[in-house]
Amino acid sequence: MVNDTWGLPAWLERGVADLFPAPRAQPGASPSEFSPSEFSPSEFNGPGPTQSGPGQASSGEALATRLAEAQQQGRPLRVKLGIDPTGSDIHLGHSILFRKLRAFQDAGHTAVLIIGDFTARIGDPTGKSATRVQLTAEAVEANARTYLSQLGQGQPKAQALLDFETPGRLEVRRNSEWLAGLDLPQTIELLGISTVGQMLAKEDFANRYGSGLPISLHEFLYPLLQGYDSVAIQADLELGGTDQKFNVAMGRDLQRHFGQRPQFGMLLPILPGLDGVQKMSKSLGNTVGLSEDPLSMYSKLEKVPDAVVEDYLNLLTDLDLASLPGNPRERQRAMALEVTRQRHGSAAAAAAQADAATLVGGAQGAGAAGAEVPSASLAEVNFPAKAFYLLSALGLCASSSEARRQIQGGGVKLDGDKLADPNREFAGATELDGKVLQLGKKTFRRLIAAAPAASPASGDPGAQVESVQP
RNA sequence: GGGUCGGUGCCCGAGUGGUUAAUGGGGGCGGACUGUAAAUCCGCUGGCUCUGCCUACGUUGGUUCAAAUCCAACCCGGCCCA
Repeated sequence: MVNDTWGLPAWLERGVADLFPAPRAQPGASPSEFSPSEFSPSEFNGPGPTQSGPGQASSGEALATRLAEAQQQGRPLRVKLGIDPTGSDIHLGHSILFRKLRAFQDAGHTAVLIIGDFTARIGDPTGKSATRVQLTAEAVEANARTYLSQLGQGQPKAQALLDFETPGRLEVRRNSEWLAGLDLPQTIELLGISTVGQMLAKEDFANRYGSGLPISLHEFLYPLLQGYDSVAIQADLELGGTDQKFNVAMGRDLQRHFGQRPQFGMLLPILPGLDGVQKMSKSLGNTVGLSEDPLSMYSKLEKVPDAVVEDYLNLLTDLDLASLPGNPRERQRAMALEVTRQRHGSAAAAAAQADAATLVGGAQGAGAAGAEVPSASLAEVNFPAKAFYLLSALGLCASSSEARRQIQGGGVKLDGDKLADPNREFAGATELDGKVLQLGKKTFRRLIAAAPAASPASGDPGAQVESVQP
C-alpha cells in the first residue's frame, strides 16, 4: 500500500500513497517545466511514479526539484490542507494528514489550513450517498474552534499536532473569506471550467449516478469551490486523502485557468477504522479521537485487527518497522503504546498499558488495584435505581431496553460480579460509590457518588462517560 | 409538465386487511473460544425505572370491528417522454 519509490526526502516520503502531477509521456516535455495541460481530472490513470518514461522526471523528482527551488529562493512552499468543520472531533484518521502537514512545517514551509466553513454551511455531500444536513454558521464556527484546539492551538509546539508557535509556519483561513463574495457571473465562470463528463468521472458521483441515486446540481459546485480555495491561497501543494484526488486535481485545473502555477497533489492513504474494514469515520463509530483519555485510546488501539496494525504503524508512527518484534500481538501493543504516547506522553501511555492489562484480566482487579478507569458520576441518577436503569442513565447503554438485554445476555458486571437481574435495585449512590461497572470486555466506569471535582482528561465530564459503542 | 415504477426498522430487503414490533440477510452488541485479534459457534438487536404501557412501515386524512397492506390528497426519488 505504501510506495517507497517517490525519491523524496525521508521526512516527506513515508506513507505517501499518490503524488501528482504524473508526467505526461510527451516528447520534448522538460522535467522542470509545468506544461499548462499536464494533468486534468480526466487523466486519473496516467502513468504512476514507477512507470515514468525514459527522460521523464517522476512526480517525486519534480517535487524534489520544487523543494530545492523553494529553499534556494528562500520562499517556503504554501501547503494547503482543507478541513470540513462538520463533525466536532478530530480522530486518528485525520491525524495522518496533520502529521504530514506538520512535517512540512518543521521543514520550514507554510501550512495553510483551510476551514471549509462556507462549504460546510451548505452541506458538502462528499462520500455520502445522501446530501448532508446543512449546518448553521454558529455550529460551523464552534466545530472549527474545537478542531483548532484539538490540533494544539495555544500549546507549545512540542506537544501540539501542528506548530502554532513559529511565525510564518501556519495560516488558518476560512473559505467564506473568498467564497461568500462570489457573484453569479464568477460562479458561472467556475461552472464553465468543468464538464458533466468530468464530474461524472468522480467516483462518488459515478456510483450514485450508476445506481440511480439523486445528485443535486449544486453538488457539482463543491469540487469547484474546493479547487478555488487553492487559487485563493495560491497553494503550491495540496495534501489530502486518496479520496480527495478529484478535488485536488480540480484545484490544479482552476489554478491553471486563473493563470497560476498548478499545485502538487500529495495524497495519503485513508486510515482503516477500528473494525479494520471501513475507513475511520465518526459516523461509522470506528474512530479513536485525538482527545480521548489514554486508557480508551490504548485499549481501542490494542485490539485493532491484525491486518491493519501494519498500516497504523506506518501511517501514525515513525517507528522503524524492522526493529519491532515479529509477534503480531507484540507489534499491536507497541503500536498502541506509541500512538498513545504521542498524544499523552510516555508516562500516561505506560500507565494505560498497565491498566488495560489489569482490566482485561477481569474487573475483579480493577476495583481493588485502583486502575485508571474513566469515571461516571451518579449525581444524575435517581435512586432507588434498578440495574438496567443505571446502565442507561449513565450512558453505557443507548436505551434502557438495551440495558436489559445486555444484563440478560450476561454482559454486565459490577466489581467483577456478574449482574444477572436487570431489576436488581440499588438504594443509593453510596452503595455504588467507587465500584467498577463493566459492560462487555471493553467498557468500564468507576462509579462516583458525587460529581467528579476535576476530570483529568477533558473538562467535560460528559465526554468521559461516552461509550465505546457508536 | 406528461407517463410509469417506487418510498418498510441502522442498511438492504420480504410482507398486499386480522396471533405483525413486522420473514430473511448485512451490520452492531453480548456470550463461548482466543492473543483483548481473526475465524467459528450461540444469544440479542423499536422505546419506556417494563408483571404493563407507548410509538412504528414517506406525510395527512378516509373506509373498516381491524390497515404497512384498501381509498384520496400531498411530499420525495428513479426511469421514459417533453
